Amino acid sequence: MELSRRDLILKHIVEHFIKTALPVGSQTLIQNYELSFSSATIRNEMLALENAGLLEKTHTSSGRIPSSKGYQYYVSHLRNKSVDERIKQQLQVILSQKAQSVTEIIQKSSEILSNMTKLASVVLGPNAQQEKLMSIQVTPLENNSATVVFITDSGYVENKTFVLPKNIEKDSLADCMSLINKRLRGTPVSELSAKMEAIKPILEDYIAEHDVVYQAFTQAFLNFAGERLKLYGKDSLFNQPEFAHDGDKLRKILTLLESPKLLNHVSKTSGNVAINIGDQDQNHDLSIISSKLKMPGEKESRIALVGPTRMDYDRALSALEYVTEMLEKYFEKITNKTKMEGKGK
Amino acid sequence: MELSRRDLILKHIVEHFIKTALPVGSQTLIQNYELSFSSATIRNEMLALENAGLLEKTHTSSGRIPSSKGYQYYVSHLRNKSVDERIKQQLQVILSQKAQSVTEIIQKSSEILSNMTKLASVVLGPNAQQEKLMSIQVTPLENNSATVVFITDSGYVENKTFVLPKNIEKDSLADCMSLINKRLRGTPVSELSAKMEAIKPILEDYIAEHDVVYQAFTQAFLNFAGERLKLYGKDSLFNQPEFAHDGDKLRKILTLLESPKLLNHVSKTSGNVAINIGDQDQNHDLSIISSKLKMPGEKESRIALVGPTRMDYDRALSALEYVTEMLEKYFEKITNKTKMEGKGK
DNA sequence: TTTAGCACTCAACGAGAATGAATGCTAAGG
DNA sequence: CCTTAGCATTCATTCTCGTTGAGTGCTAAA
Repeated sequence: MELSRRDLILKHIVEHFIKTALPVGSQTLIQNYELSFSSATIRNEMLALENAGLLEKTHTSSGRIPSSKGYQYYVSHLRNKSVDERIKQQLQVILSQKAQSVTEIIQKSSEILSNMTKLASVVLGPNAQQEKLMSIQVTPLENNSATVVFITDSGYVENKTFVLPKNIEKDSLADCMSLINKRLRGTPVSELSAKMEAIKPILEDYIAEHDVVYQAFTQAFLNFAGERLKLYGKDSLFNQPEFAHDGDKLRKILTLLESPKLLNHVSKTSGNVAINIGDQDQNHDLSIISSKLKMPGEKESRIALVGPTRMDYDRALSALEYVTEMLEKYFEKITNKTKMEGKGK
Repeated sequence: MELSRRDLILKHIVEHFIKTALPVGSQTLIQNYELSFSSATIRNEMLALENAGLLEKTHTSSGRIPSSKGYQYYVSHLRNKSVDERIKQQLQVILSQKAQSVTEIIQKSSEILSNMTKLASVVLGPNAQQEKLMSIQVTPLENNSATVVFITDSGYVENKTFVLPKNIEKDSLADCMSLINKRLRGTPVSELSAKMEAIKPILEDYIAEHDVVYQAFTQAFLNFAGERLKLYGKDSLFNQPEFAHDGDKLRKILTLLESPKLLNHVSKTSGNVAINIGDQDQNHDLSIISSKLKMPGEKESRIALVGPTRMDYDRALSALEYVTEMLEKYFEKITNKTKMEGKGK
């Protein structure tokens, strides 16, 4: 479909601004792109675009920059949807490797995304609350300590090392753990803390100084409950020119990335690919694009890219869409394969 | 011991410069500190200090700033060695908690250090190479996958989830693993990769599609081999005024923190508390102070603080020294307790 | 040996002036 | 009616240049 002249101009402005981070004027446009009309015409169109709320001026006689609305419009109507070949290649490499878990694949993909887009990338793991405890194993170590390893049904592992209470026999510890294992296996992670009360008597029966073990368990369960948020390529943001000279802004953003607020924003976004430009409350120059990702076993996670409002949306969105699409296809292939085998038996 | 006038002046200059990040002049010194001599005298002394290579000028008519040599001198002869009470308190809280492993304690302490000094803190874990494999456990999960957990004698846990090869019986998997367990238990981590060859036949006997399992193991062992470097409070560096306006410098430093170079620098430093000021090659304004830490079981790790050359050495060094000292005492107490019990039995 | 005094240096600050990229508007041309 | 050339206008940016003031080194007196 041919773009209208107005759309064409908007497209050029957005893309030029994304490249240079400088307000774009009518002259600049004429010089950099082959346009069949004059700068005056552009000025007229720019005025119209400004009135429509798609462009803004930084001051009376400056060039135009896209407004949030302008970005939105660009993203939904104007962008090129071109996927970087390098991303395709790199993802291919990842997917062809054997012996890796689903979460590993997702995380590696997220790293690729971050590297290629020069944006910070966030993986919000599937909510652990729904997962069930699969196994508890205690391994005695040297130095009178022991490690307890908890595994959920989706292969998430928590471990905790603690100093063993004195006067404990290896056998009675094993017996005790086997009892607890029976009691807790299959329990959803969300209910583990509550069930601790129930196993307290077991501990008391077998172990004199039971509070150490009790605490080790409780703390491990607390870790389970935490959201699984992984951040990659935070440092990529440094390469963005808007932050190079404004250390203060950069600092704000980095602290935001660490804060639970980010989690809210990422998880709140709805739809398959959501764009959250120019956040209403504080960070006017921060933008999050996020995509849902269906994982095997009815689980869902979310990959997001975080960067300055002036980010290369085309590049970033195309990459994100491509990666999630490919991952979902890959996961489908795996699960189907498994089902087929099941039938075959 | 009374300080000589010259030393006193140097001390004031270093401390004032650490506070303000501005060159210090003779006037400033007179105004801010109660000194029994005039600015002219200070100027004379400053000239002498400059000739001795302890002070520098940024330009002909500026105040003085400490040179690397000046910092070194300050650190070894002039600093106050005052430990912040809050660090004492917070460390106390950490040490009084039960059910935590040695590495956990070290890492928590490192976080405290980073928070209190506003510097980045690095923990270089004990070299994994010396540790021995304690246990290998495979847990089958839903979705035809399985998790294998490796534990070393000091409680370090690696885990790897992989998709199970088709047509495999749970029992035969268990048998196979029990065999491998026997074969690998007690093997030093450094030799694991080499021993993989030896267990290959076992895998082949029990599992048709053995390469997936083989790769899962190999990759996990690769992770073991990696240095255990933990970084805390990287963001603290943002609060340093010298980086606030120079995003470029900040970026360089942060990438350095991620790079293996850091590891070299930290592990190379010798002595109990080593100070590495104004690195010869590139980063003239980066400084690393690092301290060895004896852990239970003849193991050693290293805690380091990384920051701008103009850091509060007194504060940082005192904190670092205090923390490592307290930790070593604590560890000694633990091991002694264990020995006593051993004798008592 | 210390210090007051003085000439000197030089980064930092600020007020204009010059620059130039951009605008909006008007009027002529297709 | 749409397009464009032309022009006055705006305003951030850059530059110049004089002023300021913190700082120095040196000298001579106490």
